[in-house]
Amino acid sequence: MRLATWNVNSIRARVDRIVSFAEREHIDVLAMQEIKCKPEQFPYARFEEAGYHVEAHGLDQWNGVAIASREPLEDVQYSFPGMPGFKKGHTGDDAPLEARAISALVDGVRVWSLYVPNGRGLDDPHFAYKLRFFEALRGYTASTLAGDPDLPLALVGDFNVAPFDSDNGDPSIVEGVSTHVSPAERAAFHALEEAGLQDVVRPLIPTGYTYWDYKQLRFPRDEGLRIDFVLGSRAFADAVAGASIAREERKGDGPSDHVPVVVDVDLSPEDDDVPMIFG
DNA sequence: ATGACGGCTATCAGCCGA
Repeated sequence: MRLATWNVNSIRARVDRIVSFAEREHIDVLAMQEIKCKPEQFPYARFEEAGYHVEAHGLDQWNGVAIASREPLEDVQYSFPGMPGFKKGHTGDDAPLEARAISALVDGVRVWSLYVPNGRGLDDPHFAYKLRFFEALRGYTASTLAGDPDLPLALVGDFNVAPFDSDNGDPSIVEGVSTHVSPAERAAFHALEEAGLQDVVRPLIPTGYTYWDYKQLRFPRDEGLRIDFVLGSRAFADAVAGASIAREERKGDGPSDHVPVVVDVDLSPEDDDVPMIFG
């Protein structure tokens, strides 16, 4: 299985680019974030013409997540158990959920397409929401893997945290001032690793960014952030055979500000069309 | 060249993003 995650920054604004990429790169499963539309506005036909099934979760023009897959998407779930909500004027429990998580079972893999809240500012209520979101993700992961330690589980998407100093090449993002690089956010991200997930791309691609701001020539200067990840359980991680960051997708006309992160996973030996040769 | 932000809508202004 070839799995990719991509914060597309509006599916309607660049559906041609996105479907072309998926076809050209032979992507089997494409997890998208920031589709910025409701399901009824999603350009399903373009994906179906290319041989993909799509499940989309969107409530308005903000956020929105989707998964496209060549194989059928089973047991689709919107939002993960314990996921917090957010709305100005609301506190904690009574806030409505946003469209930041969608999941499906594909070829036996439990895939989550996730768009972690931005945080907006270190003192903003959105920042506390971001930390609550991470803590709920950690809890979901821990309880899921406790019940099924061998589950191939993949949490993929825009985590909005640059976990290491080397993941931040944007001079406007400064520790102590900015979101994405604070100790609290980094600890919240690393807690997912303690819960049984690992970044399956990092060992294969130690450096490189996945996002560059549209402003200030950030891409030509290569002043980006590494904030898009594929986190996998042991069973998933053990099956990862390759990875790439599709930097070319930041070029040309009308790019997203994020690029796809791709992993090759070899989980289904029964799908091999070449017989095993023993001896 | 990878070139100075770009989506969205309650649209021509303001919000959001990282």
